[in-house]
Amino acid sequence: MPDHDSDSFLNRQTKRRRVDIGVKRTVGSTASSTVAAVTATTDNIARAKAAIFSAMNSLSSHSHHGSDTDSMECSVVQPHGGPGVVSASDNESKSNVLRKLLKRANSYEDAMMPFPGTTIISQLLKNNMAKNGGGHDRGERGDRGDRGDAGFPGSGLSNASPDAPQEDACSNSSQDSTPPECMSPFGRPHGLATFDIERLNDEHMRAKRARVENIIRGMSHSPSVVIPAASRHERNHEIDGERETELDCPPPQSQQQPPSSPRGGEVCGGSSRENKRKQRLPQQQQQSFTQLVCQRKEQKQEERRQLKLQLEDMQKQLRQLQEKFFQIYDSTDDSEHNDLHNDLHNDIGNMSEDSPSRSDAAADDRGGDDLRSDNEMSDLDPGHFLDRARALLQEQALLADGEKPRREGISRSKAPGGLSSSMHAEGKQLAETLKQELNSAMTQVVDTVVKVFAKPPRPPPQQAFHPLSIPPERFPTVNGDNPNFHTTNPRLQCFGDVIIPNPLDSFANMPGMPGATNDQTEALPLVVRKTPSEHHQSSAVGAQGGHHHPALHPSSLSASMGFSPPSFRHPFPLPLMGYPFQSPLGAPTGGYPGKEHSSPDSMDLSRETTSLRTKMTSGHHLGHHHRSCSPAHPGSTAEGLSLSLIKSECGDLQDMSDISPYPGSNIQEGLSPNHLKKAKLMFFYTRYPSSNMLKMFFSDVKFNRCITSQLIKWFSNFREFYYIQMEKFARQAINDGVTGSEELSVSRDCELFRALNMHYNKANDFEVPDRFLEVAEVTLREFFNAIVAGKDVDPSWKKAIYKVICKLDSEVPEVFKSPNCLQELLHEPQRNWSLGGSREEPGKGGTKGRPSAAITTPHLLCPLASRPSLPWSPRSLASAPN
DNA sequence: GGATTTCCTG
DNA sequence: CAGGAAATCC
Repeated sequence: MPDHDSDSFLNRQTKRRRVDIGVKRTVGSTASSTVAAVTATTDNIARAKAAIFSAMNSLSSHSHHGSDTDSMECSVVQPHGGPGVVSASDNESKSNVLRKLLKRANSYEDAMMPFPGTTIISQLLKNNMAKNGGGHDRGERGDRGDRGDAGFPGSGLSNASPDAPQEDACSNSSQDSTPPECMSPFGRPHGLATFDIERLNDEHMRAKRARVENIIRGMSHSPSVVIPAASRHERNHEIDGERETELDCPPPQSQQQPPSSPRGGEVCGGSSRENKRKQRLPQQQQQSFTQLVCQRKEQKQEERRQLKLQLEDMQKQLRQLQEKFFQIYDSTDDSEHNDLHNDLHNDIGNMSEDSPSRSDAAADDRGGDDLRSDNEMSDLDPGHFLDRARALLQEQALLADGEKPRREGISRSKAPGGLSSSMHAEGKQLAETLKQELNSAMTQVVDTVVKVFAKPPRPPPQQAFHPLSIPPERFPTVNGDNPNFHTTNPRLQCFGDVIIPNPLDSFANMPGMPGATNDQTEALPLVVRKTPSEHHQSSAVGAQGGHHHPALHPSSLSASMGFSPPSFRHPFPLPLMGYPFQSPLGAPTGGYPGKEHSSPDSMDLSRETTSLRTKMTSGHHLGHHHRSCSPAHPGSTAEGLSLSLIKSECGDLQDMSDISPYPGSNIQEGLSPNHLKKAKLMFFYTRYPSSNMLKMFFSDVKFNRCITSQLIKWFSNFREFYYIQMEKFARQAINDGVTGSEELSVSRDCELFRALNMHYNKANDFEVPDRFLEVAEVTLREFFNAIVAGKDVDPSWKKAIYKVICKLDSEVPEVFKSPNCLQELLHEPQRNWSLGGSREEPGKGGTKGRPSAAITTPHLLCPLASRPSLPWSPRSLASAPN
């Protein structure tokens, strides 16, 4: 492989890796490294713990994840380094954790890096080369001119004699048989040094560089110098800096080796030859070099030890932090089963132990408690995490505004234990409040869930989702702040990277809900997010009762309309919660359940993934992509259902597994037909949505560059069609003898509207807002005027019109932010029908064609009517642009 | 240079 | 509706 190719290849790799990290981070950066770790190692709890601790370290140290990840990668224990590499850390029991972590990271690195044997030397050589690049020795080594075009930094290098060209730094250092020896002095420390590059930075690196340069100078007397290494690394140094794993022991016969085959088998061949070459090494130099190596080795080990200690310290701190969390939330757990007073007592005691000066002994003493808590946590389902999240928020709320109560709590709680610290009293107070809240909340939740479960199985989903019926009052205005839409709830709170619905909101909503059926939707924040995994698990276990699921799990209702509930994000960073992932790698608990489901209801999600797959793989189909999965099934307003058949056809979703690192997440990786439909409906409101807006309104989609551009492209296509129609009808009007734009109007029964409606609202199950008609009218007149004025000769004559039209965007109703807005939008009319359409407006019945057209959708009209201030008025528009 | 948009093509 | 190219904007 030519270096050029490898270079680009590596760059691509690193780039991709960075992108991956970035993606992960978007989902949940706090747990991203942990996610990656746990995902990669399913069965080894110890390793997972190590990963967790590492993640926690990164959390506490505020180091960004990129560096953290790098640290893992760079801390790699080189696999070829042999057992000696890790021997240094055998003594300490805690180092096991570290070693496992390193090993795990190593496994990653192995997969990524074609060059397994990197040492710091290579890195430093690269660095030096970059600095001192020049071609001293070129003339001497004409035989390897292909690789020796840059001089080695050390002056002694020029002394290199051609008779021993194979010798290099590595072979010098290695005493027989030992790439390990070659690496162990440097490889590990280098890894740790790189780990700290972001923190320990230049000083450290400079020192190391100096040392290595010393080493190299020491070796420079040798007739067999490092030219191979130099040339080799010279070439390598073009490669991305991340290539620390670059082989630092270049093949001794390198001048015979085609430069294109530096990897792989060469390592073996090189090592065998090294042994021969080593014998030619002068003893003195070997010894002196060995001494040097030993010194450096010790230094490095010392550094490593210190770093390890630091690491352990940090781990310790984090564990303490973890325990604090446990202590706080143990009480809430216990509150469901134990006497309140006992809990309080325990809490107080725990809190007392939480004093900042708490010793490790205290932690050890409470080890039992922690263990229990851990076990409890292990058994908890996501719902508990939500509860805990709420508890935390509650706590925050109390801390924020509850000065007075807190004082009271202090005064009260102070007495019993003589615990003077206000924190203890605070904690007690918090515990009390939390318990109460949790008790009531849990009661309500349980009631709600029981209600839902107790319902008879609903008719097959072909029908509208009646249970989801929402009274029109829920759509007071377009901009109405409807807390019921959990996805749009402005009070969604972020805790770190974790989105937690405000517990107060959720709790407040629950009791007041009009009916159980409505409760379903609104209890979703509690119920829904927990169900997806259960849902899939249960359905995977038994195919029986597939049709029950929609009734049993409200989430599946929404899912059936292209709604995939926003990813359940664990209320706490998982490491803190000690929460074991639920089959992180295993059962696709939310990502692509399609195959595991035999029930017809499962198609909702599978359809999503199907379409997703369609989209993702569309690039590989030359011609008609996604046609097989085309969502366009005219006449099926419950369009999703017709797609159930597609599932089997589009079958294999496994190829998605490499794209989605978060199988448990319910954020979709791609856009579904329903998303397209939704986008089309949104087009009635906005022709030029910003990408931010799209992100807001497609909150159930995991946005990446591809998704974003696809959505943008959709709207671009919409506009294209829109403008084409406008131009067409404008010209038609001119041909028809229309003289003034005033004569043009767009009504619901005009042909233009019909064409547009057919395009964006094919099923005609959406009540096109009047405003769109106005915008269309303006657009049509713009086109008309422009054409009449002969502007259309100008190649960019439409741009002026675009400018006008882009200002006519109106706000998209909040309803569209709901991932399952399609049900709400499209099925609302039927409910209104049954409700009598009390809010129906005059002039509204204009929707043509379909029988349901007579059914109006008050909540969709209402926003238009009640919107207080429109960005523009038809009047001003009619005059302004022209 | 990347993002966005339009235009063109299939 | 997607892909690609070109233009445009920032």
